[in-house]
Amino acid sequence: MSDAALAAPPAALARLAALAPLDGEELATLRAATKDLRRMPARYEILGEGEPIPHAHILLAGWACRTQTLSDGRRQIASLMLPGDLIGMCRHRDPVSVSAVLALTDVVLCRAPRSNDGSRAGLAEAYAMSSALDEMYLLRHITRLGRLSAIERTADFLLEMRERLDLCGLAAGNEFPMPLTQEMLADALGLTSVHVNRTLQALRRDGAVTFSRGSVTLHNPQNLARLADRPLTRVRSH
Amino acid sequence: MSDAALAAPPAALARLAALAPLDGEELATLRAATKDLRRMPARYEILGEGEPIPHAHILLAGWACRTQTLSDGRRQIASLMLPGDLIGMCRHRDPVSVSAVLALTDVVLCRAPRSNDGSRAGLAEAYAMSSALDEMYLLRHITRLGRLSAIERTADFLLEMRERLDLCGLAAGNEFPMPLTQEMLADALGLTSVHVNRTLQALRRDGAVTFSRGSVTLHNPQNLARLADRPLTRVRSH
DNA sequence: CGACGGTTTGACAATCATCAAATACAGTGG
DNA sequence: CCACTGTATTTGATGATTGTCAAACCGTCG
Repeated sequence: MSDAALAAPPAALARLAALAPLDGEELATLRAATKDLRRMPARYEILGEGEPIPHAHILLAGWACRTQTLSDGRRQIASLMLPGDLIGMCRHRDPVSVSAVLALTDVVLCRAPRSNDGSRAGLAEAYAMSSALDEMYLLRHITRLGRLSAIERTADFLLEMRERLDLCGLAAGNEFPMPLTQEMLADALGLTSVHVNRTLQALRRDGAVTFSRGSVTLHNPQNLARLADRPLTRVRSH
Repeated sequence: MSDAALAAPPAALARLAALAPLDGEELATLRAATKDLRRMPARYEILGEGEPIPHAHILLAGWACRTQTLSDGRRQIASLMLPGDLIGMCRHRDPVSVSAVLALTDVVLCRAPRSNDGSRAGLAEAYAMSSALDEMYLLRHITRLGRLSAIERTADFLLEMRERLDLCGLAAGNEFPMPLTQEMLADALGLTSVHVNRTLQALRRDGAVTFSRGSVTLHNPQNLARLADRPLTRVRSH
């Protein structure tokens, strides 16, 4: 287990609180939920494909993903889950997981408190906002895979990671953690790991990014945004 | 306006009714909603990207899509909407469209009745099921774009269309309407229209599909399913 | 040291895009 | 009924992007 996975995780809850105003009872309920932590190591399958979803969870620390695997071994990461994201939040009966959910790093989860009480309207709103964001990221991912070149995909992906990690307070300006191996990146970006390697080299050669000790730094987000044809979101100054 | 777009559309509502048991009041509410139809011609922009969503709608007839456009003109169809599908169904305040919604054929819409009354639990369940299905199609689309070859993508896509059109009663066994031009298919499949053309030729040469008057027939769904590495869903015999 | 997972490199092949032009098709007005 | 127009499909030639395979390298951990 990494240090991050063991640390107390208040920051992840800040994301939900930022998505909708939560009252005292709701905040207390969330904090109470974090008393019952579940830790899983990297590579742990949190949910199997086609498996019923017993309860929604909040990812408190670490990275996870939703992944589909073809019978010949090809894999696609459909979405990434970062601290503060919800896992398995469904509103219909008998929810079943459409894709496997996999821990990419060591992770810490807790149960997501129910919101369908009539009270807890703020929590319901935060969950709704979170799933609306999730859907937005899915749509962007589709455009990324369908219409962007390898270098554009990579730039676009890095910008999205910065944006999302900033939402949960884990980005320090233009630097943020990047625990994914090049093979995981390849599975997310619809490329091979060899090609990801060459694409990252190109970005480094251009001085656009540097990697060190599990972190990336974007040296010119404007350039990357232009390259990826993506509007640049402001991040908190640092 | 096509004949289909002008005809009365009871079939589209059958999809929602099939997703969850609806009581008499809910069915009556749905039928009442179809008294106030909205027709749009092909190419009409039903929702602009970034535009607030005033009200959710049900697509009663025709095909629409969610599309994102890059500044250099590249376009990606992120999802298709078929009769019975919901458009702009959001649960959080001030919903804003993440992507443009475009009519691909002439379409007929009506407002989607609200379900958040406490009563109308069946309708809420049907809406929840529908958006769960939507999410499933998005995830599959991601895997399609990220990991399948052109011919696999096309086969997989055709199978999904058959499955979904069967859900709303518009597939006749292995034959179903296919109003998309090859350019629209290209925008959905992340290919160029030239390559779509050659891919379809290959499928026809193999005797896998035939096209005629805006319809496709799949001659060997098992083969296509194997090609696309997709489990074959049973369709109603015909 | 040795083993292991991750990164990097090179040579080569396959897939898919690009560009430009020809053909087919449907609707429209004479 | 026929030319006319615009859109959709088809074809060919060529090139760029990305994948494949195999091996070397590198750092970490036991």
